[in-house]
Amino acid sequence: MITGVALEISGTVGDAVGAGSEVASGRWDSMLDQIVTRARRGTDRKQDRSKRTEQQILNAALRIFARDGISRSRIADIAAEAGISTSTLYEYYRSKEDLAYEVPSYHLATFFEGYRTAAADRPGVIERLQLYLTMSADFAREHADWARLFYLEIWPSVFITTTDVRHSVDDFARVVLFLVREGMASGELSPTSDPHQTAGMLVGSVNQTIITWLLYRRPRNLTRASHEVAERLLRMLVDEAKRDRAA
Amino acid sequence: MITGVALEISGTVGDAVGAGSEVASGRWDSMLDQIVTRARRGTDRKQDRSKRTEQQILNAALRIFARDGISRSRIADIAAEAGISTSTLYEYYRSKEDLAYEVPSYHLATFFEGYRTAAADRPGVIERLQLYLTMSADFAREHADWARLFYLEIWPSVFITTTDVRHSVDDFARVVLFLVREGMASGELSPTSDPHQTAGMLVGSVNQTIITWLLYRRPRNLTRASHEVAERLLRMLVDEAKRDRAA
DNA sequence: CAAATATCTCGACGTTTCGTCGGAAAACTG
DNA sequence: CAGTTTTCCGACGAAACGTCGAGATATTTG
Repeated sequence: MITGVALEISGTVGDAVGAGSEVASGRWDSMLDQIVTRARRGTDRKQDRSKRTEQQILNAALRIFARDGISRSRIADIAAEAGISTSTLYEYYRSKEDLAYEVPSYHLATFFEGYRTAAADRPGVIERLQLYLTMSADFAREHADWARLFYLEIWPSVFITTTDVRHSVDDFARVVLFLVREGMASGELSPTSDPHQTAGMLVGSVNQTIITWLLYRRPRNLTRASHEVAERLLRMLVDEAKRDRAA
Repeated sequence: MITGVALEISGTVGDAVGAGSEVASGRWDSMLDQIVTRARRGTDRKQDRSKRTEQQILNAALRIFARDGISRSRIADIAAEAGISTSTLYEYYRSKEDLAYEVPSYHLATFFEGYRTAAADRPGVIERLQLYLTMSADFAREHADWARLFYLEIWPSVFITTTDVRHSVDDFARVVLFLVREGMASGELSPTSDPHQTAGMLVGSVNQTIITWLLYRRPRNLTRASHEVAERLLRMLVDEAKRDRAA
């Protein structure tokens, strides 16, 4: 469902540039594999009953955290929403923070998996960038509760020392950086500029759109707005590269 | 001191476009006046002693909040740092949240005041945009404690219902939106695009740079990096407008 | 300048929430 | 079905938030 929407509306920039260069599939695949497996770290519960409660806790936590924010949420509320007692919850997670960091990480893996399959059909660098940015916004729209947690509380948190979560957040930007480097190597993006800068502009512009939507529900149609932002910026970057080549 | 750095390194894009159009000073001045007075809402304490303790509380709170984050900070620590007892602090602020929202608002007014005087010398729209974005990054670098609070905790917080603080945060983006609209009216920026989108790209790209610096201290030189991002993006936007005019 | 009033400061206390512990109940295993 | 592991829960202690009334300090007024 996610991939469907994104696939329909993307690809225009890639077409404008022509076929474009294909991404070397070796490093690409291994990077995405690593990212997905890192985010979806396996649960070592052995009884079926436990796996069910673990799911109930994660779902309940997502609802309560999104409603009240992490710091205002009460463990007791989450436990009640999950249908268990407070102390049972502590059997599963050491503290409220542990739980708060596990929830978005879990859903992030779903996004990466969806992107991996959707990107397989589109070998071009610019196409894949466009797809990634649009899909991330679309995923946020479809999972607004998760997006609130991820973009407004987890991403900006300085206090994530747990390496797993920090890595998952970093991975989100790393994919863009990877693609930007590929684009510079193939000449589709200006090779004289700093790849971190280019990636930062792309991620920053789309994130700004997503955050504004989360805070004010504006623009109304987040998917279209993000697609347009990404398309416009990518077009400008491609034009910049053309001009650099001409000079 | 802040304005000094910004003035030295900005203006190149404006020069590239030529003189550019001047901002209508009437609405500009009234907007900035409104913003500054809103952020610096007067304290109604009457005794000198109180004004001193109020300052001590604000300074102490800034240090502690930046060190531990708002939710982990303890009121007792802030009071101790300010050299007063816990209950005295509640004479000044109703709750920890009230205090947390007052601190960044207070410093934000300083930034707006500095920008207002610095912008007075530079009438061009593009120049003022460049200056605004560079100065905001430079201000974050000089007041890193404040910036952590503002960019990582206050800005993304959904739970700011206090109109004063919410407005102050919104004002930060509103200045950019105002200038973008002026630039579209004068033809320096493409008039067919959505002003919110253009403003979002500018704010998003620079904020991304600032946030990355706050989290990872990279890039090393934040002022220069932000200046370069703003310059590059503004140049691309101006080129886009030129092309639109040609077509 | 001294009394009256307004304002500020503090220690002690009640309340809420987090997180722990030991034992009971349920689920696996041979 | 008996023993072992795993999961669940009610009761409890610790920590932090926020309140209150009395006492200390500053300002005003006659």
